[in-house]
Amino acid sequence: MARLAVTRPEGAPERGEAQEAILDAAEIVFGESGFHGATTRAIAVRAQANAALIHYYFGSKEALYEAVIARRAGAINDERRARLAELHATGAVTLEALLDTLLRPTISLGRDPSRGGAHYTRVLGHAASGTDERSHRVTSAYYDGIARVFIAEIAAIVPGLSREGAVRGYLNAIAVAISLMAPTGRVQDLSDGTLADDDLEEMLGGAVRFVAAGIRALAAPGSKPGAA
Amino acid sequence: MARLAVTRPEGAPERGEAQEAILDAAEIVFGESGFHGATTRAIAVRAQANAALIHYYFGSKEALYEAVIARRAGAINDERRARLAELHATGAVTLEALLDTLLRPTISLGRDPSRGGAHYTRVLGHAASGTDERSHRVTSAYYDGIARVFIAEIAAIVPGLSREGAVRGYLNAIAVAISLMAPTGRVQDLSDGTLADDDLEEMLGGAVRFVAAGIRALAAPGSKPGAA
DNA sequence: GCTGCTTTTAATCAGGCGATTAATTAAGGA
DNA sequence: TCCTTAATTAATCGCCTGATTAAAAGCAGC
Repeated sequence: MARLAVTRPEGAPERGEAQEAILDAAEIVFGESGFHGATTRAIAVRAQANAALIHYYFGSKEALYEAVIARRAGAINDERRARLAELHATGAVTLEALLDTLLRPTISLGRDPSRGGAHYTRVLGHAASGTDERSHRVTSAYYDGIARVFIAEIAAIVPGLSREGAVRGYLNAIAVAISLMAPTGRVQDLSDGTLADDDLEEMLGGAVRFVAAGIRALAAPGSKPGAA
Repeated sequence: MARLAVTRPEGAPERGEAQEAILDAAEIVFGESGFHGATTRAIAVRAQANAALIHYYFGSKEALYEAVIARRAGAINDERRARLAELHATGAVTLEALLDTLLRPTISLGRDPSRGGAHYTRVLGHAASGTDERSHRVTSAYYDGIARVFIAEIAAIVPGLSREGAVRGYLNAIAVAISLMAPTGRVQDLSDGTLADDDLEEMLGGAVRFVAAGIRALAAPGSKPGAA
């Protein structure tokens, strides 16, 4: 009964500490184990909360999952839009600047331990690689809008790039960013002991340079006809 | 008792039809739902086999999962090595040819409905984005070896590319290929009705061109020092 | 210090899970 | 034909899951 009033009141929700603790814990557990692998009990234990609180505040495991994504996605996409507006205001719109604007909020969040670190990025990784209805619903609900914006921007700034190419380039950018930010230990395994340093600007710069060159290559002649 | 003799005999295993049917079904269900989301019952139903057969032949759900990956990974990596040897024999080793060699077996498998289509690629997508012990074990057991080979080849063929850059480039190549081959419906959502055609050579060529340009950009000056 | 509300708790539920079992059928060698 | 072994089945086990509930514990306003 009181649940509806708690999850989403009209004025100022003022989410309590317990709810935030549950969201933080859920982010970690969902990131580690995926939706099905995560259990509400494990989330409750990590949040040091009673298991029933999850259903009291969020209604269901699925609703909690969406709440985890909604919390971060809103902040990330707001930051993207703000940076994009700033970019247009200064007039210095380049492909590299666009990609930096697209990737910086996510990667920077992933490097910030005080805001959950890479846990959310791992959740996103699961959602992005999932083909189930839930993953599809979540990605389209929270990321399709911003995707269309950036796809249009990319198509406009790169000469000769088709909309198809812009879509592909955008998806590749996201794939690269997620593989960069949701470390699976693969880099360490393959680097023969030489650990890659994890400086934010270096990671971001590398990803931007890689994707920018890739997108420009998609616009180069030989893109459409079969030039094996 | 007899199980050990069935799963991996010494001479010629000669896997029966039932086992193949289970593997095919498991590939589909694991691909659709991930490891935790899949149930042995759903796999058995799809394979039109009794649920107990899974444990009789494979011992556990987890062992079945590994068997699914082992079956395809072996074939894919054998093909990669053969193509690589052929490439060196003809002497025409370019970055594009290397990437084609790396990606073609996977993408071509993913486009072949008679060999499971994109289902295995979706399984790989889950494993690649997973941070759990099982995903890590599977990827390192079946893909680290071939990864080292191609990383060394890439580092050797691209002037000025560090080993770090080669590792990053390789991982980006895999990320792009998986996002390309494990379609989540995202492309259709973002393409405004203009469906991207799915010609194999065009998909493969686009991915190769994208990744090759990206890798070369990683080797360009400004890669190591902070050139924001 | 009541009273009415929200928050939190412990206990419990029905259902689905992976796994196991014992019994049945099929196949092959002596 | 008989007997051993492999393949297959239906039935069931104990466990863990998400979810529910009724009661207890705070905590305002009066």
